[in-house]
Amino acid sequence: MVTEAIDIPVFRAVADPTRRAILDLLAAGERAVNDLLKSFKMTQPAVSQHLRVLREAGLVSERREGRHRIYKLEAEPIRAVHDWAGHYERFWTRKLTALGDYLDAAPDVPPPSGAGPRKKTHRKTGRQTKR
Amino acid sequence: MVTEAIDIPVFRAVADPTRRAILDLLAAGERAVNDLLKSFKMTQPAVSQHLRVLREAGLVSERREGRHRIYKLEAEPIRAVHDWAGHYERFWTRKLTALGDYLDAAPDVPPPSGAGPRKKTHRKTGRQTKR
DNA sequence: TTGACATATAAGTCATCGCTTATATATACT
DNA sequence: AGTATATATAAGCGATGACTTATATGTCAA
Repeated sequence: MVTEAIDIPVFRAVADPTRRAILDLLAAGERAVNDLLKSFKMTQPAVSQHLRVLREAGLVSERREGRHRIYKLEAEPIRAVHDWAGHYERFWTRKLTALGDYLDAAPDVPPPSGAGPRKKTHRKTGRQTKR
Repeated sequence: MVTEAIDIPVFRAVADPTRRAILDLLAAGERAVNDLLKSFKMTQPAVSQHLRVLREAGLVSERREGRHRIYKLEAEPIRAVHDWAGHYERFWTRKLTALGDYLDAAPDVPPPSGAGPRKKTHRKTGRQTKR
């Protein structure tokens, strides 16, 4: 049953292109909302709502300075995304090496049951589904 | 105006925990739909719909074998996610070094205009933008 | 052919998203 | 005090998402 598939807010937060753009802007330095707003053609509340999603995902922090709200990048949660994606690195590096074909032919994990591709020796129709 | 904030399907595809779970399962080897289905408590159409989203994002490929549809991980698009997240790596590694405080005190980019904490030299953290 | 199996697609439902306008809140500037 | 500025929050709305049940499509097996 897998692991009940838990939701990780940072994945949802960075799914939106506007929010990724905001993070990119903040990577260049802290900014007030009004300043961020100039980079988009949506309204101020829309930007504030995106900032809220980012804040709730722990991706930005907020500090008050006069009547301004200065937002700052908090990149640490992005690490989870980086780590997750990194687990797949071998799959795309494999493609680039001559070793690839060899590795592709070596099944790393036997499929737990049922309908997986059994043993290689890719016969086209050779299945013997015991069931 | 940023870059008009382009949507990259893989970010949306990967935002859903069920789809990440499917990718994780496929990382262990190709699997037919029925087999994947066993790992979840949703209906078969639901899984097929997730597979469609993954396929449209280029994250899986499909091959027919008898009446089974064997799905295979195509990890390459995940590279874009990994690369994107990698751009923020310096922000979390920075936190781990004693160098961090020094670097944090040096603002790399002056806020482009307007609404920054301008005027008012009342800054309690006397930083000069000189680098 | 008939029926069971494996999967996709269609259609519907309800929640969430991304946005808008309208308003509230807080600070600053006379 | 009153007004302007900077931002958040509320409420509403159409679009999309993640599911469901019902059905269609294709293959195997008798």
